[in-house]
Amino acid sequence: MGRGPRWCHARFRNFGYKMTQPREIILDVLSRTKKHLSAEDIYIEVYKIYPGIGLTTIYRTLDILTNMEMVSRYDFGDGRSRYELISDKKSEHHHHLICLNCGKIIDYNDYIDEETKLFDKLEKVLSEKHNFKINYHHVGFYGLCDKCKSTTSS
Amino acid sequence: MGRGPRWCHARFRNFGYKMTQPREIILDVLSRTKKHLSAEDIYIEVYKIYPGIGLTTIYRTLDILTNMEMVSRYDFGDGRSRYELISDKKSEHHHHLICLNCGKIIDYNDYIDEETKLFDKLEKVLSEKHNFKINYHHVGFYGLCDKCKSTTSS
DNA sequence: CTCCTAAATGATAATGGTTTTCATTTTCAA
DNA sequence: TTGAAAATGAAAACCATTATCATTTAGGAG
Ligand SMILES: [Mn+2]
Ligand SMILES: [Mn+2]
Ligand SMILES: [Zn+2]
Ligand SMILES: [Zn+2]
Repeated sequence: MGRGPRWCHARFRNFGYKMTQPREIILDVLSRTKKHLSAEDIYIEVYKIYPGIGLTTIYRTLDILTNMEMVSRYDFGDGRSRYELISDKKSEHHHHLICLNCGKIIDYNDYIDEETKLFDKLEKVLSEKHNFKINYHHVGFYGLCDKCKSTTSS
Repeated sequence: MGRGPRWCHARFRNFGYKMTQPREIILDVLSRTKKHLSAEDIYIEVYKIYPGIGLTTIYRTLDILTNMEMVSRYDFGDGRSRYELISDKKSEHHHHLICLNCGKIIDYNDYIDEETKLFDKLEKVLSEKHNFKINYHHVGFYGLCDKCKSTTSS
């Protein structure tokens, strides 16, 4: 059930894309972290093992992966997009807590079952009522993290 | 219970800000629409009744209003932030359906009570577990709208 | 395996939303 | 009315992302 290079190769082909070394390495970098990396973060990581890489390719690949829905793109409000590999394991589905002060992100999946249940119902109701094909949803709670709660002067 | 200029004046003062004509007009523009306006959209509207306005002031005021949590800032993926006045009427709380193809936004509040109930519980659990002060949450369903569902070739 | 062509890449320049700067104007409390 | 602090707007700077285009690569046909 893992996502080896072979699995990805097939998947890329199904979407009419070729599998390339940069794409494989980008996926590898994404799969080795739990962080929410920016395009430049990814560039820096890929560069370490493939110094020929260009930032443009990072952006293009992330676009493709986002459209293939293998990657989620987020805007947490710090002026750059952040990316995260979508797990195929349902148990790893999660939502986010975002600190408005320092940008810290926490993944949580407490009560995720209840959320999922409600969202399944909602997606059904909403897609019928508004004639909408729903592909995915994003949920974020914004506030102040542990540290910033005590630190912030404001 | 409305938000007249008097109410806003006081509110601004409470946050240590002065009430000014540009700020009043920006709030007025926001309160007269149900759309999700970009900074430039707002600039264009304000300009009609106050041609001295500068785009910079729009951005600065939106920042303040966002921090005061009178306005929500969204990124729906079209490359610019979009803003919406937060209603004081609880019944007008809503979440979003976002079309990935044409950018159409639908406000919905079907089942919003159930969502609210779940989110209240979640906010309690999460803030305790992660020592997080939660100020607000954003929920968005992404997919294809009525028109784009039939139109899109992909 | 070798060729061939469409697709992918990367260096570079361009784009465009947002922020910074700074001289001028406005607010509002004394 | 007055003065200091805050707010404003024109202009320049910033910087994440996208477009361009010459070169390279992937991968199927033969
Ligand atoms: Mn995450
Ligand atoms: Mn809305
Ligand atoms: Zn923080
Ligand atoms: Zn649409």
